[in-house]
Amino acid sequence: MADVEHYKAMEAALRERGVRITRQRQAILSVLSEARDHPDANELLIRASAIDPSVSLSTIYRTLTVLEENGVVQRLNFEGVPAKFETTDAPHHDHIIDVETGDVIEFRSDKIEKLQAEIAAELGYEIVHHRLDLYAKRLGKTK
Amino acid sequence: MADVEHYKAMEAALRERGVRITRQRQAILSVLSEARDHPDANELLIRASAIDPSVSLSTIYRTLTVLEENGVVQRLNFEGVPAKFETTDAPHHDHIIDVETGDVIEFRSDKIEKLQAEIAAELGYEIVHHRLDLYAKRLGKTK
DNA sequence: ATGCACATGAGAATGATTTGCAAGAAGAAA
DNA sequence: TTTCTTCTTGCAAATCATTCTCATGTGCAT
Repeated sequence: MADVEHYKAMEAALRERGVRITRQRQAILSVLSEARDHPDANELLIRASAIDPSVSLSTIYRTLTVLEENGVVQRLNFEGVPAKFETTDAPHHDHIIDVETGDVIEFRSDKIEKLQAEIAAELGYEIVHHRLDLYAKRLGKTK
Repeated sequence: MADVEHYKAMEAALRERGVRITRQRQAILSVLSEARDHPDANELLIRASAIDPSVSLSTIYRTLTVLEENGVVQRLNFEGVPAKFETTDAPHHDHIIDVETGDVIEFRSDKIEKLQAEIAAELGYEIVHHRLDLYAKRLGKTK
């Protein structure tokens, strides 16, 4: 598994910033490094429990907050569903949410990024972060 | 007040669609038609209560849902705060949220709209709706 | 190995939003 | 208008995701 590198990178980055690496944090980091989807807190609890049964939901949430504060994961607040999480190893991207299946597809557009910055600047603002979510359905599907 | 026209338009649109216009819905519609900001459910309760003290928070929420389903209002889910609402009389626009004050500024960019549609199409999707929120701070303000 | 600051588990608390239910009104029809 | 059916409302209790409290456990610098 090549996710090991990813795991190591995250752990190192955290240690660098003085974050303690506990048993449960290891489990959570491991799960995150292997995730190919965008799990929510509950799903992370299930997966992390398989590695370390002692992990509690409280810790999942607390750890997620710590990881987010340290730039290791990103919290995705889509409409009407519990927050999903993804690691920040991949470069910045936005999301398309399939309104029929709930699937999340990632995409990136420098043009849009640039336009956003321009618009904000025109209005006298500097973007701290943004969220661009496209709720869509597959083409050629009546239902 | 020119908001009366706006109020009438909303009520007519709702009647058209078979939505009953109750006393409390009148109060809520009236408040919405006059709002120049983006009030949340609680704020709407306060304002609507001034017109009709019998309005309850449950009704605010239920009505808001009905209005949204009928295309009269839009629900804005910004991060970490209760949902805000705005009427849909103005043309589509996105939002800049001042991270320091919580202020909401509206803007519109056809270029971005077009790019979004193109990107979605390339990936085989058709946009149902989208959300573009720019969390930003005023330029030239260290804090 | 030690100690202290920080992390954890369990469950209670929170806050926004929704819901069940009995009572009250829209509004189409008579 | 009066009636009747159906939709609404207020109230309080219920949900749901997320956070917090607190007593106990544990990284990790020394």
